[in-house]
Amino acid sequence: MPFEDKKKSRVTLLDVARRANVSRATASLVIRKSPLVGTETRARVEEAMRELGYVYNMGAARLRAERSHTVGVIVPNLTNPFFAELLSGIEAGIDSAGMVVILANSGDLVERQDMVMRRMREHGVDGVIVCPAAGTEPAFLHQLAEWDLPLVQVLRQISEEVDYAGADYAAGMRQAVDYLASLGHRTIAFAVQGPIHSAYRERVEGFRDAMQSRGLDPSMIVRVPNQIGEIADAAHLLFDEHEQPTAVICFNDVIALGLSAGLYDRGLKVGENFSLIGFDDVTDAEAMRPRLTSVSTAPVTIGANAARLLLDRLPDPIRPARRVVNETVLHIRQSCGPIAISPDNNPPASG
Amino acid sequence: MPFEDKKKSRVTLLDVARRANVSRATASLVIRKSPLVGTETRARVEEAMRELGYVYNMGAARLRAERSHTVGVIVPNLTNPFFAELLSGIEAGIDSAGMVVILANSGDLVERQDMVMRRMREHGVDGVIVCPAAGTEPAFLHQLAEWDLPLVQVLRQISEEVDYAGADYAAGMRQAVDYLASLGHRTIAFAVQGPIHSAYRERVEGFRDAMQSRGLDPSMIVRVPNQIGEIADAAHLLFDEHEQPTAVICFNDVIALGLSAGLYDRGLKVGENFSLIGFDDVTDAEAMRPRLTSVSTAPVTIGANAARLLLDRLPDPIRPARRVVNETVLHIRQSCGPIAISPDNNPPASG
DNA sequence: AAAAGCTTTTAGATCGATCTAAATGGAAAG
DNA sequence: CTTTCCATTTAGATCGATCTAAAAGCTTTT
Repeated sequence: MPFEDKKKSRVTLLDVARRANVSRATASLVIRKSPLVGTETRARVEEAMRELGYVYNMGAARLRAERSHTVGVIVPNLTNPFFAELLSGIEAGIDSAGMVVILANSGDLVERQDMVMRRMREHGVDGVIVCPAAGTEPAFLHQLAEWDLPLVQVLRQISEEVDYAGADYAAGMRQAVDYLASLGHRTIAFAVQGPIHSAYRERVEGFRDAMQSRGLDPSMIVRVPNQIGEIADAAHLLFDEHEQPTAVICFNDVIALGLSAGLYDRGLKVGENFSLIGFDDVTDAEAMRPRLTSVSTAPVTIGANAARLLLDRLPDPIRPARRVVNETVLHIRQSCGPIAISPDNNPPASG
Repeated sequence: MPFEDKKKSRVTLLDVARRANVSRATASLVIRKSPLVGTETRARVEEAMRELGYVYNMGAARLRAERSHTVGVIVPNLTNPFFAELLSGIEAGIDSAGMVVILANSGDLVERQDMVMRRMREHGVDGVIVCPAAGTEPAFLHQLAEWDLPLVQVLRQISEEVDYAGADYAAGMRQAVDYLASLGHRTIAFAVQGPIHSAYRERVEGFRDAMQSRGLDPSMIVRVPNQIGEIADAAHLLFDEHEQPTAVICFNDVIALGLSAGLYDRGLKVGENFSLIGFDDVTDAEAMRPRLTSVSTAPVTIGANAARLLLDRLPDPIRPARRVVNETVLHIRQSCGPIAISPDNNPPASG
């Protein structure tokens, strides 16, 4: 490995050009794979680049060319495996376009979101994929669009005028309710959690609509704690209500996991005398016992869709906003059973 | 909000300077919070910046100042919640220093790792935090150091000459073995998974040493599948051996979760007639039933440590390599029990 | 042989900040 | 009143690429 002179700070395009006996401009064309340069010249320049160990300087290029090959991604929470999978899908899509992801965590706080968004602009990202923090105003997104910053909202939709990638949560809820109803359940609870945002509302409204359209009471909506360890201990909330539910739909799989433990603690047998449905179908669902029936929202796919939307928008900032809404799929496993086989569960004051 | 002229592409420092009746140089000093500028001037410039909606251009600054305020982070896998938590810790640390994270996924493949590392260099990151892909050569890291790229290895250590943040896996293994031994277990299996790397070897050797130092047979090491859904079905592997184990230590919590399901399928009662210990103590451990006893490696903390190491190294590239090795903590919950109460488990061909 | 038409190459300006070294202005010292 | 000193301010070069518009070499046509 021939290191010419290690002292000299950095190999620049000019060094390469001199080595190959061409001008800076020609060397630049070679890098950008322009068809203008001759075959022999191209080979000579590439050879020189290799010999000198040249590394392209994006920073310099961006300054002139006004493109940074950089995409900002803002998520409310990294610890949640759901967002980790989403991020994984986004990263793969962005990466395959030869761009890189600048990551930031908003903590689901609008002030922090303002802050990281500013930082992204300072770093000159070509576009941003954001899962908006709860409480984000449409004006916030509009202003970004105003500033000509290509933008995609993911999972939560704040504005109709901005690209959106998500899943059809309402349809997912209907699948869950229909399935439980087909098993004979009539008193179904909905366990919810976390801050209020569009995805939250879509799920709640989806639940209400699905229940009402079957003539069932949609009012049994129970809020559980955010910490997974505490959810189990909150299972009793389900039974504090006037009527006793025979099944519960969970806002996400984390709740399902927690409640499953809490129901176990109360001596209920999930899948036998009580039914449980999760939402999102993260990979752990397969490993629970009984295996968790869950509505799959495919976060990796949503992430890939968001990346696609952004990449499509970059060349053409004025195209109308698009929405890519993923179908949900009900994965039936073992955590639900027909109501008939467990009549001992329903009476108000038995056992 | 007074938009002077929306057509003009971008508000630059020169615009700000003109508005405030100072030179570009002075405006630049204000931005960088230099103590050289007078109070009244500073106020005037800041006012002008606000009025014009000025956004700092990192790209331009970096070109001249040779600092990008950017850190590369390379992980082998984003879907795994363990890495997601690690990333969360790194991001928080880097963010609090006013820098941003450029994220890449190596897929645990050295070729991809080469590729993303090159990309990071092109983007001019100030440093890189990497969890090296399995099979990474020390020479790879040394070359990066040679190129004056500040570097921190996290979770897996390839080279002694490069900063490292991780956990004391061997000690964690000893804690697990000691605990099981104190409960009377003598035939203990170790369920492992995934590619071979330093963290893998540390855990295996830690297991072997701990077993041997207690006069126990350390050879019962069983490889299980990588997909969580398949782990449960692989539980039988534990009992295909010559001797029947009464306890199993898992390489990570995902395996523990999977095996727990598989053991359940076989009619074994974890915590009563079979003992199970996880490793890493991700948040779900609390929600399993029985609650999973696990060796905590605190990935968020490791991430924070890695960020700290890198931030400390930036100002001083020649300081000797440091190692920050986190203590592990055994979180005792319910998945282990004394061997005495379950004598019916051991006989080779019982009911 | 000159003109026209290609293809390939290039000089020099430019992007928006930072850096260096020097200029400016006012107060204190001689 | 000049000189020195200190605190501020500034002009102009610079970082490493890209862009524009034109030049230089080739054929091919007239």
